[in-house]
Amino acid sequence: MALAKESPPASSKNAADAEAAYRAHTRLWLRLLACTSLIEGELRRRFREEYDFTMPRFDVLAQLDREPSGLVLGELPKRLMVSAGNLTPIVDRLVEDGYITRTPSNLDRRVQIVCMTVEGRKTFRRMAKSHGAWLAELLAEFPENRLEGLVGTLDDVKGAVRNALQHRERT
Amino acid sequence: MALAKESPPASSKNAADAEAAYRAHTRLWLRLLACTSLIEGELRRRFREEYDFTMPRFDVLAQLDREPSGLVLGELPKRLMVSAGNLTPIVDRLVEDGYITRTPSNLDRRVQIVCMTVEGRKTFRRMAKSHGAWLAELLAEFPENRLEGLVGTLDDVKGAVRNALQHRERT
DNA sequence: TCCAGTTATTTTATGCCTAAATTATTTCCT
DNA sequence: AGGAAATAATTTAGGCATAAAATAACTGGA
Repeated sequence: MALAKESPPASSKNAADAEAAYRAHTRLWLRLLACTSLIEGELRRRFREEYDFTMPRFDVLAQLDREPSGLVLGELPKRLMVSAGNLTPIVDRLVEDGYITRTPSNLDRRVQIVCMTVEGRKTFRRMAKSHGAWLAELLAEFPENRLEGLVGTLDDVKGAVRNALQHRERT
Repeated sequence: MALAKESPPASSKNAADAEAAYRAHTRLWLRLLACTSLIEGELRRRFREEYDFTMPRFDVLAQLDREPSGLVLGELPKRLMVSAGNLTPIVDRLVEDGYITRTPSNLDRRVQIVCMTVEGRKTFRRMAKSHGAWLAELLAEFPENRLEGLVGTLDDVKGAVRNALQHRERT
């Protein structure tokens, strides 16, 4: 009599089961969102207060810091996972402020190369150090020996979502 | 000879150690952000395509769905962790579209009560079901038996960050 | 050659988000 | 009772985000 309850065939998964699965996944999503929002809000606030800077601007500099010879402009939207149109005014302002340069390519006049200036690199390093310290401070209470495990688990989540998206794309 | 390496006194933690800790915390932050951005972007896209709706609007309805007798307007910014000024136009539009009502309190004319309409509740339920199904689809590849553990770990992260923020607030 | 299609970037329209200033109302103190 | 401080909500200014349309430059085939 307990058989049906203990191991129902997959095809008989009913509405209640689906609801329970939805709730479990939704709970995970809400936790992810809460953690990210909490940290992001505080980082935003500190960037603003300490450096009068924004996170998207910092993110652009972080990408360029790893590319001493500069980066094709079109690479930025891909790496930062934002739309291209969004980046235009951000890059504009970083150029105006002297943190980066934007030079058209000679081979293909559609393409532009963005590159951090010496001044930009100096400013970025200073902010990056604070950024690391802020995160360490915010996460201080979370045991360090659990960090690696959580990062690995989040990599699994990321991989799962990526695959789900790719699967959908091909459809 | 191994002693100094294995257990340095806390006071002798040097710059290299601090750098390593920063990197570990930064890695966690980048993973959190990547997971959240991936999922959020896809949810946003689907809300838009399927219902011509946005996530902030959905979030407001989700709060009101749990409060049959309505909610004081000022509760929304707290629960949704957004600024009050941000909510005004969102609530405006939800009222215009007939999903919610906003009525001034008789006891305190500064206060407004927001409440979901019958039509709003119907629409919300439909969207909430999709929302759950989308999440289940996106996370399908992540083993279900690891969900609970990850939620617990994220709760720990959230608690740690909250405490760090509170601690700073009191200073 | 020329022109149809592709690619890189910007522009436009719309909405979300915050911080800070403002308005309207209530409360509390003397 | 009268005015200062507190509270609820909105407005303003500035920036970030997307999608979709427009612009400009390149490529490849008839």
